[in-house]
Amino acid sequence: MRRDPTDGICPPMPQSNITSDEVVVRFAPSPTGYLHIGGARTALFNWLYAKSKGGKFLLRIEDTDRERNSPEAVEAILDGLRWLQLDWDGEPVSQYERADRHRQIAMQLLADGNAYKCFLTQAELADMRETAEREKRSFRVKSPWRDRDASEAPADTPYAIRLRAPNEGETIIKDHVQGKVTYANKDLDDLIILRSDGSPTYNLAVVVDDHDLGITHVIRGVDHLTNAARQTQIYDLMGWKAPQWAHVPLIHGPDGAKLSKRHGALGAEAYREMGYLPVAMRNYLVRLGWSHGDDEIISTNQLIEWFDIDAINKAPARFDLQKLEAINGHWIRTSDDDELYERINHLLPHIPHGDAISQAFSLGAGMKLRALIPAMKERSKTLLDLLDGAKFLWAERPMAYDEKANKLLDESARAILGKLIPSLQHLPDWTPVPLETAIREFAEAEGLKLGKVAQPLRAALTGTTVSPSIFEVMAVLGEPETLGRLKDAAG
RNA sequence: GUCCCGUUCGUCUAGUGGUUAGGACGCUAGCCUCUCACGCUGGUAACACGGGUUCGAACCCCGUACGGGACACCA
Repeated sequence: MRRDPTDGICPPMPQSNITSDEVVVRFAPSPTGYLHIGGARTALFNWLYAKSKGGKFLLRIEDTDRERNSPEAVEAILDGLRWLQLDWDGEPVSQYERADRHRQIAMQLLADGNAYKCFLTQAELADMRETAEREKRSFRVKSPWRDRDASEAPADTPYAIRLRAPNEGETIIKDHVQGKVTYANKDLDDLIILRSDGSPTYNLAVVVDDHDLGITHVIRGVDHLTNAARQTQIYDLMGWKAPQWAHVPLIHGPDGAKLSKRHGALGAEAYREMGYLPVAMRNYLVRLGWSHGDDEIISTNQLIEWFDIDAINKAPARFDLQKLEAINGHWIRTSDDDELYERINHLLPHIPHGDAISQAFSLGAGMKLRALIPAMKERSKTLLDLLDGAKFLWAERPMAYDEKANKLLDESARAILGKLIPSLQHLPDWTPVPLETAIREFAEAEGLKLGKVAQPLRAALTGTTVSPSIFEVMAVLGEPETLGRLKDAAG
């Protein structure tokens, strides 16, 4: 597939000096569904940061929750990333497969006295929670086992392992987006790092994996901000260096509330099927919370050159489909014709009536569409728009007229077409210029404004009142089909 | 409820003590024109509120309101 020349993947990079340490970031989705729009932006931010720093962009699948995970979801996420052209380094890491390593660290924490066995049962926990609620206190687990010896526990009782987090002082997050955020340690409870069934929990797994993978910057949604505090405690207790943080705001729906499906919380593949271009998605998504002066249309090369996590806003942005469309329209207009044609062909299997269109393509409509792309891309916001606006190319006679076309083709309009036909019949060359000349001469001879001829022509040929230049339409349609449709209309 | 974070045109944003508060999308008037788009030229519309600090606040401080996020043996 051809690539837009302004949209290359390997830009000249302003190498940023000082640190010799390579930047390593990761995108760590949990495979419970498709790659939604917020995840796509998080991935994009990570990818851009890695590219801009000449670092690595890793993928880690957080699949420790066996119940909610599926291989299909993993594939959907990878597929979405591939479509967006966010290529990752190396093989995706499965968090689940690293469980032994996580357990090993949990045991080390335990051995060092930085964690303890907690024999609290689910029922006891529920009780504590209820009491707290009744007394209108905030609930924080205070496990009695923090200071009790495990030998006091009844034999054969299952236990979880909790982190012995500091009770006093503060845990401070220095965040590239959120600034300095301080949590009082008393507000953070002793989190469970190993469940009673021996499986590691998320916060432990994340820390161990990020450490082992050499992650230098964690860029993720703000919904993880408090996790950053808890994870910091684990780093501290392990004597590991915590990564740099960047917690980006969430994307909201048009009403300011959480993004819901009807608002655009769709999977990446849904946008592909609506006819959006990856370059446009990247352009739009990055501008949700990040900007570079007044620049609106930004090629991926420029993005890589300009992107910086320190410039990300803290306030959440609302998803606006109209702006996405506008940006997509721009990228369609400036895209290479062959690339667009290629993308449309790849799109067909995934859209309604795509098979029929595909078949029509192989019977000749494909070449016609390809010929009309330069004209069509000027007036399309999405690839679906483009396809829809060109569907008259593979329509079969007699044409179905839409309401406006039908109204336009009144008796006098049909009469005009009837008169026009002869002057089209012996053209030396069925191309736009001679066609235009012939039609303009006809209009002049008849004392008609060009529009009086062009609009009925358009209605007769396309069945609608909207299309590219009618002369181009005639040329692409070809002489026999054009005259046939005109005769149908003239009656 | 507790803890964190936020608030500039309808939306995305620029702006870091002195600006006619800028751009983009949208909407709108017009130009171009065979229609629709594109393009071009205009218009519309914002510093949440209240106190400070200062000669001077969108920018600094405090409070209020509103919004968001986090409070699991989920991730």
